[in-house]
Amino acid sequence: MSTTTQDQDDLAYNVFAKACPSRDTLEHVTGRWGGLTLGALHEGSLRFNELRRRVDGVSEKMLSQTLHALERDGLVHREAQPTNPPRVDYELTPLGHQVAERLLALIHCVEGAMDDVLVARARYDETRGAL
Amino acid sequence: MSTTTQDQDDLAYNVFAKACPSRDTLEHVTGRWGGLTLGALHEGSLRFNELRRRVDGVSEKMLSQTLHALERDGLVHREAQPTNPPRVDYELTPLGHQVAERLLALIHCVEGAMDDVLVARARYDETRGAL
DNA sequence: CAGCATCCAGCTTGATACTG
DNA sequence: CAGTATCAAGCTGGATGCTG
Repeated sequence: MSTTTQDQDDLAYNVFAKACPSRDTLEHVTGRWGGLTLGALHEGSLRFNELRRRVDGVSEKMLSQTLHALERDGLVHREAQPTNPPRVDYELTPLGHQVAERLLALIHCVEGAMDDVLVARARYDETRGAL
Repeated sequence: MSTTTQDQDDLAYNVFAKACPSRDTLEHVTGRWGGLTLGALHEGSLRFNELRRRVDGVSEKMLSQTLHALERDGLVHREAQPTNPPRVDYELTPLGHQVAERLLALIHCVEGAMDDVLVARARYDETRGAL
């Protein structure tokens, strides 16, 4: 496994490969709601509906689905208390924090670059938008 | 703009808000093909079809679309030479490199954690998969 | 409160064919 | 080579209604 590989990567897992499971996880993490969910949980554990309010625009279904995916991947821990009314807290696992930190770095990078992005968009639209 | 904000962020742009343009850019970056495209271009400029081979599974249409979005956001520079046959090179802008670096950090973090993720999945499926 | 099941509209995507 | 145009299919995601 050393002579025929592309120079992409030497790791055992390679997102660039279509069939690599890491691509799935990356999509859970970077997906529409995954990233925001991890970001919200990075500051501390939250209950289901708290999370729902925090992540502006997410539906019950999507949040539930996202949470399951992240829990399955071992990034989020679900703590259910058999009380009445039920109370369920979600929090990041250590692994989840690792990932969330990188993700937040990316998010802040993008947020910080938005002024430039907006300028670039305006220029692009001006040049090509007309045609 | 200091007393009424949620404690989410003090920045001008906030991905957590549904209507913030940064969410769009983040989605271009983390989207299904955006991330892989940025990752591929981070190592150097590539032509359209080189990119297509590099990003396993992307269709002509999706790559084209992705490239346009990234170019519009000012993350990718498109260099077309009016030769015959045509030759077009794509490369990251300085801003694109900034973003790509954070993204790669995330990708490598996820790739490196895949063993743990797979274990977590197995446990999850074992516990709940049966029901 | 926490969540699942279902239905359905609409957006995303991939195949295919065509252009410069 | 480097794309664009078009169309059908499939997945995504929201609304609703119900359970424990």
